[in-house]
Amino acid sequence: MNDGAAPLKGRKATLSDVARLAGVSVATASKALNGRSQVRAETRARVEEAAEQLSFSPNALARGLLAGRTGTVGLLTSDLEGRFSIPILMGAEDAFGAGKVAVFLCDARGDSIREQHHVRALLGRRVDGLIVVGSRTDPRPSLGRDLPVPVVYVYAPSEDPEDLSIIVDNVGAGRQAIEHLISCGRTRIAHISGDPTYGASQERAQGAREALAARGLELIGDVRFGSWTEGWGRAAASMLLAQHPEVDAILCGSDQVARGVMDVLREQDRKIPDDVAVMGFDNWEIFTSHSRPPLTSIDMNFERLGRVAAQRLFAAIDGKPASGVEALDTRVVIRGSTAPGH
Amino acid sequence: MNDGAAPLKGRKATLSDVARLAGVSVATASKALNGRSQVRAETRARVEEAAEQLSFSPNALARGLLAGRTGTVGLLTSDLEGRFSIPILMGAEDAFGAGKVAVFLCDARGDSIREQHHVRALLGRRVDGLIVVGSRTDPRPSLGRDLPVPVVYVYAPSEDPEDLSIIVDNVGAGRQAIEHLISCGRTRIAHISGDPTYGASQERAQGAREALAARGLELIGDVRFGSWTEGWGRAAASMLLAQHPEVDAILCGSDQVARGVMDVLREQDRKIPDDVAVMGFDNWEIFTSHSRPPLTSIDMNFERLGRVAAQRLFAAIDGKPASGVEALDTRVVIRGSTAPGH
DNA sequence: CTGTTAGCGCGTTCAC
DNA sequence: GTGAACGCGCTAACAG
Repeated sequence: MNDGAAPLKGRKATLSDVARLAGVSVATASKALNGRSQVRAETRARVEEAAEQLSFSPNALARGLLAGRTGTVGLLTSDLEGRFSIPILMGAEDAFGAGKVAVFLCDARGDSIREQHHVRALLGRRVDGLIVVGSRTDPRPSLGRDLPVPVVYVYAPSEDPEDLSIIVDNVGAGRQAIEHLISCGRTRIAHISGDPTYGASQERAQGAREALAARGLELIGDVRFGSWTEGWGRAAASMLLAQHPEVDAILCGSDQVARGVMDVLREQDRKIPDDVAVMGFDNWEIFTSHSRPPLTSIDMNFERLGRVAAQRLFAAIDGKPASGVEALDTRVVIRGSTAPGH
Repeated sequence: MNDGAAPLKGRKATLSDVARLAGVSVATASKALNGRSQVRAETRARVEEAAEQLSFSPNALARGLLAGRTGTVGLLTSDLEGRFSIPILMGAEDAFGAGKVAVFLCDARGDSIREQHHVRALLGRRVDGLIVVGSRTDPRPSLGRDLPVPVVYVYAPSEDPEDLSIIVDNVGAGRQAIEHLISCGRTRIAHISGDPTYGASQERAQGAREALAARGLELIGDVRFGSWTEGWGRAAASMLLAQHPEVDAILCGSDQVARGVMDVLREQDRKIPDDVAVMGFDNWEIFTSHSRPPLTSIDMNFERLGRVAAQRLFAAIDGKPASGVEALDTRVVIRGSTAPGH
């Protein structure tokens, strides 16, 4: 209907429009705009002015058709909250550098059919590579080996060791947490975790036990698994305090669990951190910064995860593929729940 | 370096590969795969089988080059948390229908330079349209009238009335909230809000006053503005209870503020909702579902916002543009903080 | 019904 | 230095 007679100003200028306005051929215009040296400075200036005047932006499609690369990568996520995807996306954008690469974000909502569908859509748009972000740390099915572009798995590794996966070192995270609590002078440490079917909770617990064992210590009572909720944190803390009133630190499986734990401590008049120190995992600002006191937590460095994934993907696109699992370390963010005054 | 010698299986099958394998011309193959009627069933089957065998996926770039449309829209956001963008993205994907349209998500991080940059990147990739999501409800600068594609502004309206904006009816939201509290039998209602420089807080307050006035009531004390944090909720609640112990309901500017308010109420042994009912805005699950009791809140219907935006954008792409501001209504989600047993 | 031709917008040889 | 010609993968016209 409105194809030819488009009245809009900025319709879409093509390279030949620019060339015509500058009085040169399309080839010359192309060279001029792409900074090739085979063109006189004066001519180049004329072309550039014409391009500016028409607010010309090169058609990346046509360019990609020719070059085989589109300067576009797909980011496939299953993370409804955007808790992981957004920081990872930002890290990836940073690593790719402004303007060079654009990122397609698709949310599969944990549905493998939808995921297959998005993969096809992205491949059809000729993305140069794929980043797959999982919502839990357990291995997930591979997209397959016969894809026409490189794939990097992030947070959730691929089940196929031939794929490249970038994950968080959750065992190390558990170790880090305990080491921090010990360096705060705590020795009677309990661990209230989340859903036991998550690899993350098992790994963090393992790291915690290792770090304690290295000092000849062990956890007060067993690890208490439950769910990743404040409600579980409250319930578990009540039981813990009844059974082991001597506890002087509680490591929590997530910041949300920690919030529940802190509520119970306050209600039972245990001072945080003087009587009992509390720590969480994930460093989710909305939970850690506004609690009383602010919550010490282990940050998963999602932005860095995204940056590294982008770098690896870039290398693979350039013909330097990698495989295996690369685990990145975490970072303790100290706040008032373990260190007074922070 | 690895251009010609790509060893990967699924490199990239082109339509002519399919045609050759099926023993037909590319044109016939195209017709067969696109379901045109001008092809014999047997031939079609042969082509489809060949396409399957080569796991052929049509090059959307080449197709878009010809059609002028790419089946791609850009979603430009400034929302670092993904709190709005993700649900809006999901709504848009739903409305566009699976497979027809893909969505590019770019995060401008509130930086207008980065935003301009992303706009150019998206336009260069020939998106068919743009959805711009703001992080607050105040009007934002227009992207300009001379863009080659339609634009729909979501949540934050454009300053230019010629643009089309889809927003949340925050005045109505404030009214809804008060009406719910009144229907729960409350009459001595206070309002603890967030940052007063946000349009949302002013509008919600206005709606609240209107609904009260309609019943011949008014707020207990002035609206208490502060920040969108639990900390402010705690501070404001303490002051409120000291000055107006008779209060029987507190409407909070956000779920986070409400969490702070509820903490103080519990510490002062005011039963929720029996003594004091509490409500929030935004219906942010992680806050509303796990508080004690679960928090009644006003849901902003972000998915619907995304769906409507996608529909309007689709219409505009089809040559049926619209302009002005379209306000969508909100929805009360009732939980235990206002209705016992919920 | 099927094949041939042309062209979408661009970059890259080559000749001039 | 500059321009004409070709091709990337695909679809819309026509021919056959």
